[in-house]
Amino acid sequence: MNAAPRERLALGVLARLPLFQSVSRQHFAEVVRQARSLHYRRGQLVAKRGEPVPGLFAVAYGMVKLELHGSAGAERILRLVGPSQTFGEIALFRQQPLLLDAVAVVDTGLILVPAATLLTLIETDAHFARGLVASLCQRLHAMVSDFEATTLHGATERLAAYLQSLAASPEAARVTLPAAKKLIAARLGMTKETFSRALGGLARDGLVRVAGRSIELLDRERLERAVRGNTLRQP
Amino acid sequence: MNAAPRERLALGVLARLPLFQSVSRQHFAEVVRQARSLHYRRGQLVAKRGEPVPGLFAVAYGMVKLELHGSAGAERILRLVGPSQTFGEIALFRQQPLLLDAVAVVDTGLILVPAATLLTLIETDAHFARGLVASLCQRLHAMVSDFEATTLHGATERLAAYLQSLAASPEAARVTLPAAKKLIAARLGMTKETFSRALGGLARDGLVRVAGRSIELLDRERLERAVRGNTLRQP
DNA sequence: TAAGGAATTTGACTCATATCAAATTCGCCC
DNA sequence: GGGCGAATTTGATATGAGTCAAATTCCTTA
Repeated sequence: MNAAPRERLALGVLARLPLFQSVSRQHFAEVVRQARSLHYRRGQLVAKRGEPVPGLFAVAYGMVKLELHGSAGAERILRLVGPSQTFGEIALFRQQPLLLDAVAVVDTGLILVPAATLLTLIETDAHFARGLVASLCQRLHAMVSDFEATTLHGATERLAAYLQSLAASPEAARVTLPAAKKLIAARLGMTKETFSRALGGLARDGLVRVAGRSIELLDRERLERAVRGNTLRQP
Repeated sequence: MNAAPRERLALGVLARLPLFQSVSRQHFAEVVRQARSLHYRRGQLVAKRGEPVPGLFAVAYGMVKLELHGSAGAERILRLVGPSQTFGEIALFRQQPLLLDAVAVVDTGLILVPAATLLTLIETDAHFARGLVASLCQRLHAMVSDFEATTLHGATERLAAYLQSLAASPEAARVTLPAAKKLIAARLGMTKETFSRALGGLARDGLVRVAGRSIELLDRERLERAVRGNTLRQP
């Protein structure tokens, strides 16, 4: 009377992933059977730099940060992984050491699908292979996009773009930051101070109204322009 | 008497790619049959931002730069693709617009494998699927590594790391830049001026000796330390 | 081999963002 | 409901790298 609820949890989470959408019922059942459910406390290390990753993690609840460490104590969050998102794919075929630490930001539940299961599935189920390739391509695309933003756009631009991306629809006028501002800042590649000032600037200019983590987008139009319009705007 | 030499060229280039290592002889022959050979003059556009990519490109000779464009005219080279390297994989399953321009840096020969061919091959040949996933993971890993360098390490550090990476063996004492310094600079995420100063700095400190594009690594030890040892070093 | 243009280097100066420091405010737990 | 520690904001200052400009050096092409 323990395995059953666990399987149900895994089932629910995994079934929702795009990755398994096109997998046959049978093969999917096998994945669920081999999946394990894990729980981490806020602050606990899920995976450590340089160490092997056991497989694919899917977040059931809570949040995990994937963080890079620089020469000094400097940190940069590569990705904040929330419910129904996954991480660990990169390490599936790891010949290189893992570059980042994965840390639970709050109490977090994860579903772990062992690497072996997935490797087998690639050979067995062509649909899955296709799905996996597609999802890796998507991740790669997102990464390039992030890379571009970090390298080529200013702090306020990045923030504006992020706020836009949080809004589900083009009309949605209210978004909620999924984590502490300090973390969002690190995710966007800036310090908490710069983040605070950039958000303050948008508020002063009347583009948004801020109330804690809840942010009202007052002027999507101008916000969109802020995404492109660098600090330098040609009049 | 035109198809034959072309096929031979494609065969040679494609056979060398890790991607096709584990593909059966038959399937590989089919890939070669469907591949096309293309030639570009220095400066010509191979693929354009926002437009569809027809498939996977493998460089036979020459070099292609993949460049991102910022708000202003700012550019950043994501990757310099040389002989026996490939690009265009990301776009295989593209739902998002292509983010970068691909431009021939010198006169360049490319082998194009149509996307459809590869998509079919995934379904047909499980070994290929595995290889493709592996190669995407590797690309992703390289990208994270680049991301870390750009975000968390200083210009001189990045240059030192790059020089190290150019050296085939840990003993090799002489490396040659694969392209103009201006391009290498953009690849490393800095301006040509900063590149020049950083390299000058390494030379002044006796870590390297520079003669045009040929660079002698005088002190691999200290160079290695320069990779980590940020501007701030704790004594 | 000379001329012309590109690539590279060097110098002076600017700017966006990081740092350091301190004041406030927010969220919880008892 | 008050008090503590964490999160956030705000101010002052420092700095790495970009920008602009000009001097040189390298390659090619004629």
